[in-house]
Amino acid sequence: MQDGTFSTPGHSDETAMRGDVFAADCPTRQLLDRIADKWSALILIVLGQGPIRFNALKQRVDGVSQKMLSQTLKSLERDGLVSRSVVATVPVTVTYAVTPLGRGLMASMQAMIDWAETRMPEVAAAQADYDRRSRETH
Amino acid sequence: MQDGTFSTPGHSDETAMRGDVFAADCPTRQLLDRIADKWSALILIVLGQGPIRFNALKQRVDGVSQKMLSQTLKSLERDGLVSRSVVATVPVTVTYAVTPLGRGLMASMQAMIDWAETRMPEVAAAQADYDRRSRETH
DNA sequence: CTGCATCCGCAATGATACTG
DNA sequence: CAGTATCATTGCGGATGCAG
Repeated sequence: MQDGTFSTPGHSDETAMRGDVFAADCPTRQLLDRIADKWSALILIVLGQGPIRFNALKQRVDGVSQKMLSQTLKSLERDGLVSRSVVATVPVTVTYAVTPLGRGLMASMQAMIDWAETRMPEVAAAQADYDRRSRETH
Repeated sequence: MQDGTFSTPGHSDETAMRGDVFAADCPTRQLLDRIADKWSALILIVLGQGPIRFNALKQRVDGVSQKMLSQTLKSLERDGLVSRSVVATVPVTVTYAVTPLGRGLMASMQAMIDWAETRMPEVAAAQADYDRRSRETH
C-alpha cells in the first residue's frame, strides 16, 4: 500500500524524496487532515505540559466530549504521537503523554496557538472591518 | 461582544492579557477552529508562494471543491489573513495573496507541513505497529 | 475511573447546475 | 474566469448506557 504517491513529483522538484501534501492521495495529506482537526492541537499542547490522565485532560480541553477525546487520543496514539500507559491500580489508571515524535509536531502547534492568542485583536479588527463593508451593500 | 472571555485567567497566569484557546467560548478558540481545518493550511501555503488566481489555486490544492475553496478563502479574507483584488478585465480577474498578518500564521503552518512531509515514514511505521498489535487480540 | 458501543440530529462537504 | 445556488449525502460530534 501507499506505493506510488509518496514523493510524487509535480509542483516542486527541490529535494524530492518526501511527501507532497498537495496531492490528494498522498499519505502525507491524510496525516495532515488528521492532525489539523478541531481537537488534536489542543490535546497535544496540554499533553506537552506533562503526562496527564483522561479526565484531567478532559477538563483542560474545555468543551471536548468524552467521545471525541477518546477518539482523537486513539488516532494520535496510532500515529505514534502520543503514548498511553495503563497502571493496574484498583480502579485502573491511564496516563497519556507525548512521544518524542509527537514533540516535533507539538512545537509547530504551539507556534500556531501562540499566534492565535496574540494576534486575535488584529483578526477581530479585520473581521469587524469586513463585516462593516459587507453591510454597506458595497 | 466578546467582552469576558478574552484573557480569561484560569490555567496559567504567566503573562495574562492574551486569549486562552483552552476556554471553549474564547474568540481565540473559534479562530483556531477556523484555521485548523482541512484546507486553510494548504491554501495559505500556496498563497505564500506568491499571488495567485482562483482556478490556478484550485489546481494546486488538489482535491478541493470550488465551494470549499471559495468558502475558505472568504473566511481567511474576513480574518484579514488573505487579500482579494479584482481587476476588471473582460472576463474578470481575481487574485489572492497573503497579507502581512497572514504571513505570521503561514510560518507555523509551513512548519507543520514540513513536519508531516518529513516524518511520514515514522508515522507510517507507528501505524503499522499499532495495527499489528491490535490484530493480536492483545 | 476509563472508555467503548449505539443511536441520532445537524452541520459540513461534495457534485452539479447556473449566473455576472 | 470566478464564483453563487441548490440538493444529496456523509460523518462529526453529543447523549446515553454499559463494560472492564
